[in-house]
Amino acid sequence: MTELDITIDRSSPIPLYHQVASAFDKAIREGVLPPETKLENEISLAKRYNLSRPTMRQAMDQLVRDGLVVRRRGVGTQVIGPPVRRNLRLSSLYNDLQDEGAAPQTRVLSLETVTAPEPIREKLGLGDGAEVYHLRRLRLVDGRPLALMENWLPVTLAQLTREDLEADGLYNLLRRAGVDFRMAHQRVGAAVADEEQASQLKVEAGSALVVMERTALASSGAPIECGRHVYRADRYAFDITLMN
Amino acid sequence: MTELDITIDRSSPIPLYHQVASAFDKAIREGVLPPETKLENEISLAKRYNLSRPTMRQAMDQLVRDGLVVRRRGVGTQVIGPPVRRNLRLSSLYNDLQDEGAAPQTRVLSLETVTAPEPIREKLGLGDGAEVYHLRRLRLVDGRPLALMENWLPVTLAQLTREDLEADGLYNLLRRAGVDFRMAHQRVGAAVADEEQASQLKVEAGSALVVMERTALASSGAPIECGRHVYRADRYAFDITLMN
DNA sequence: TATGACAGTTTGTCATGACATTTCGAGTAA
DNA sequence: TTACTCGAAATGTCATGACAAACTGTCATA
Repeated sequence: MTELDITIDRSSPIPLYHQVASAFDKAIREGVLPPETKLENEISLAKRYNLSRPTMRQAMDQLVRDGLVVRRRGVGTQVIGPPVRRNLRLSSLYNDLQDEGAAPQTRVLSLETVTAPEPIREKLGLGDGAEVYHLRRLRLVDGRPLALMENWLPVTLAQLTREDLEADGLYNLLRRAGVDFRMAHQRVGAAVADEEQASQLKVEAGSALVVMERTALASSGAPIECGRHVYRADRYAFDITLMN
Repeated sequence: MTELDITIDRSSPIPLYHQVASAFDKAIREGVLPPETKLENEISLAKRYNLSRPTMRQAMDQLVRDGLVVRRRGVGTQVIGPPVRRNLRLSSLYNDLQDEGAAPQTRVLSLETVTAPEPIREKLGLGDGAEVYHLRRLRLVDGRPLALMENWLPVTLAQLTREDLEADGLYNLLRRAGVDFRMAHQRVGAAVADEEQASQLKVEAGSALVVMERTALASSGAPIECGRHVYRADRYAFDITLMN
């Protein structure tokens, strides 16, 4: 039954419930509120921070959705541990690697504009003869190859250059160009490496590869970009946290 | 700007916001509300169904989280079309297959109680010498093998029999036994089939397999069950819908 | 001792009201 | 014609109040 010392800035443009949720989120991840800790009840908490109960509840709701606490009617709210891994995000490999302190490198194998082939046109909902970028990249970490990435996206979205692509991830570039992602459908499967993949990834032909196909969608639901990535199975896997 | 004919039962134990959300969910998935459709504003909707605005908002919030609609301040709420695939759920393969109309079968290869080996003890947070079920199953669909599944769980959780396991999925059995899941960590990767896996799954040795390792957690955050499943890559992949 | 009823605590649901912020289009002025 | 201003419309945020439902522990009773 630990209390938390939170300062709330009512003049801030950040919503109150978000300020509260962030503070608790931080405290839980940092261990200030260890697992099993029972929180005060909503009413007291609201009073403590001079908030209304709905606002306090909104903050708690977010913590529940993020999988940091559990609420049980008639019982109360409890911190659940161990510190959950962050959920799979719509950020792509580049950020994931950066976050882990690794030094990702990118080698652009090819970057060309082509008229979109049928399957791509369908995936991206494009008309006949639409122009798309077709790019193939090799991702290395610590100098060792990790993934082969192939992507397609409309040329109208952004101006892509080899230099930009070698300096930053595709998604970061697009985001900076004003493209706002909201969702992505992914399919994760497996395959064995063919001769070319094997030589690029420095593995033996017949080795296991993780295959990921992704279609990214804008907030309108319109497809923006699609791609197919293959990873060395001995160096990469997808972590997913499911909640119901 | 289509209106929806919803009947709301205020005497039902199902919360009002859930009734509304379900109705819209259904209508969107069935195409009654096609993509791009602009919904009425919250106030009118609330009035139309005799609800308060917060309740209506709560329903809309759920639709947003499920990725069915987008809301933009100052603009309104728009349908973004039925997700191509249902989101990956904490239900496991059995239900997924059932939902798709397939006829899953299970063959129990082995079911034994053993003292938990070290790595399992650690994964499940068990003490020294704890007893666990160790079960290996083969899942078939339409009579053809799809997956090899290996699971461990404390014997204290439920009473497992071969008959039960062949008749239903593990998770359904546990749920019926009163176990409540809340979360699961999954790791999806790839491997190539060894001799034994190949013969069980009726593929050639060296074929690609999708590997999934999962640890299921109770609402308290305590681990309940862990397992390692391998799927034929030519017949299975994981679909994931990401949102940010 | 064991069982069942009851009361207290806590979250879940719902209503009403108010103001803030963002977006977009219409109208106006240069 | 173009650019700017302003207001309408819609969602976002927050407060207050009330009752319902679920869980827990206690106390009385068989």
